[in-house]
Amino acid sequence: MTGSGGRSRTAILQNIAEVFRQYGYEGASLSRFTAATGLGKGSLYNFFPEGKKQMADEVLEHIQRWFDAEIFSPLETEEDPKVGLTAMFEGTKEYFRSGQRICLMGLLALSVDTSFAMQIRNYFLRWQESLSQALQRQGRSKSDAVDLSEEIVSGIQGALVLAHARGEADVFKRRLEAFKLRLDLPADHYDERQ
Amino acid sequence: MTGSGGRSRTAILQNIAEVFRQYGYEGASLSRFTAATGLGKGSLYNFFPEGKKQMADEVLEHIQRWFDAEIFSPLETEEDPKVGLTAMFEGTKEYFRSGQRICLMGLLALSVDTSFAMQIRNYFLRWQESLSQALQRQGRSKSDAVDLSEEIVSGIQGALVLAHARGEADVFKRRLEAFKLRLDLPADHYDERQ
DNA sequence: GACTCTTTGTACCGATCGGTACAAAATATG
DNA sequence: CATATTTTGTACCGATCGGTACAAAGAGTC
Repeated sequence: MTGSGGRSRTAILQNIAEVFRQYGYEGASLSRFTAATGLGKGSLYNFFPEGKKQMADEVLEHIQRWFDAEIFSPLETEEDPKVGLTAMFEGTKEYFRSGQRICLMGLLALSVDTSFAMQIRNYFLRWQESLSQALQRQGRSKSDAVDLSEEIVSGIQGALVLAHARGEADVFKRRLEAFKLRLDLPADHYDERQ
Repeated sequence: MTGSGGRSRTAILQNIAEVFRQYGYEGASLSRFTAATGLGKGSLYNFFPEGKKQMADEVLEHIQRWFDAEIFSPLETEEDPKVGLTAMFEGTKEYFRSGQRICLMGLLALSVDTSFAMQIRNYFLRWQESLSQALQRQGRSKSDAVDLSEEIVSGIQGALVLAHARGEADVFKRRLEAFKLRLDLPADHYDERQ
């Protein structure tokens, strides 16, 4: 048996991640986890014997893995930088549910709790570095690429904050499209009827 | 007597605000407030009879008032838009302690708790609106001004997230300077020896 | 079915939570 | 100084917290 009660550990981690996103680390309680996962307390502690911290660690690792595979690696390896860049914007839009899902790494970054600081820092540095590489392969100077990658990554984070603050997910989509326009990437096949 | 135990309500609110910034709403506990304010529980409940929610409401109102006076109004009323825009960047840098202090409105915006949603939304809309007005008075078209104001406000929020994620406050300063450069505003008298 | 392994439920623990009530202490006023 | 007002401290409440221990229930294997 997989050790996750007939369901994938991934599915469980995704439910747990959502509780962390909604309530932050301190507000994410065991009772909220049980409600979100359908697992009782006994089960949760069986799968995560080190408790809440282990859950968060595994969630963050899972997020990092996803971004490595879907965002950072294409930025680093695609011969045509446009392919990697386009994949980044599409993947980012998908991952953040067009602005409806917040970035857990970003949320935790704002906390005074430094338990996850290294993981968070590495995630963002990795994002910027891989993006900067793609921009350089496009022909930009290193300093321009570094500056622009910082602007884009911070712009994405800020767009998520603003989208949630205003209660309008479209803010996020607009900011993504603006960046794509600047990078001369193909616009979304935007469905105006949504 | 002022009703705040020989100290200004403003000073108390500022200490309380810092607890909210560090720990979020759920993690901000009464014991953390007493430690931060030097007031005991009896005092806290005397000054804030409606409890924690009242504290947060008053803190947010206080923040809004500061931004109204120092950021939004100059953007709206200065005849030379450059004066209001420059004041915005300077004031923003000061308020967020050059990137070391996070934006509480932005943090609360990310929570699923909607208790403060209206206040938060109004704050950001007000910021964008006043900024857009200044940009229009500068000669930009309305649509350009609206788009750019959204970009700047979200960029500021994102720069705070990224500065904290990376543990480097300079990220924030760099993003501010980049926006100022785009708006052709005078650069900071940047002290390189810091 | 017997046995083993995995999952789940639950009682319990000490700690903390936000809030209430109210008395003691401190301060202000005439 | 007497009195009124304000501030502070603290006992108490029911609730929740993360975690521990362990037995019961369920699933897998032969």
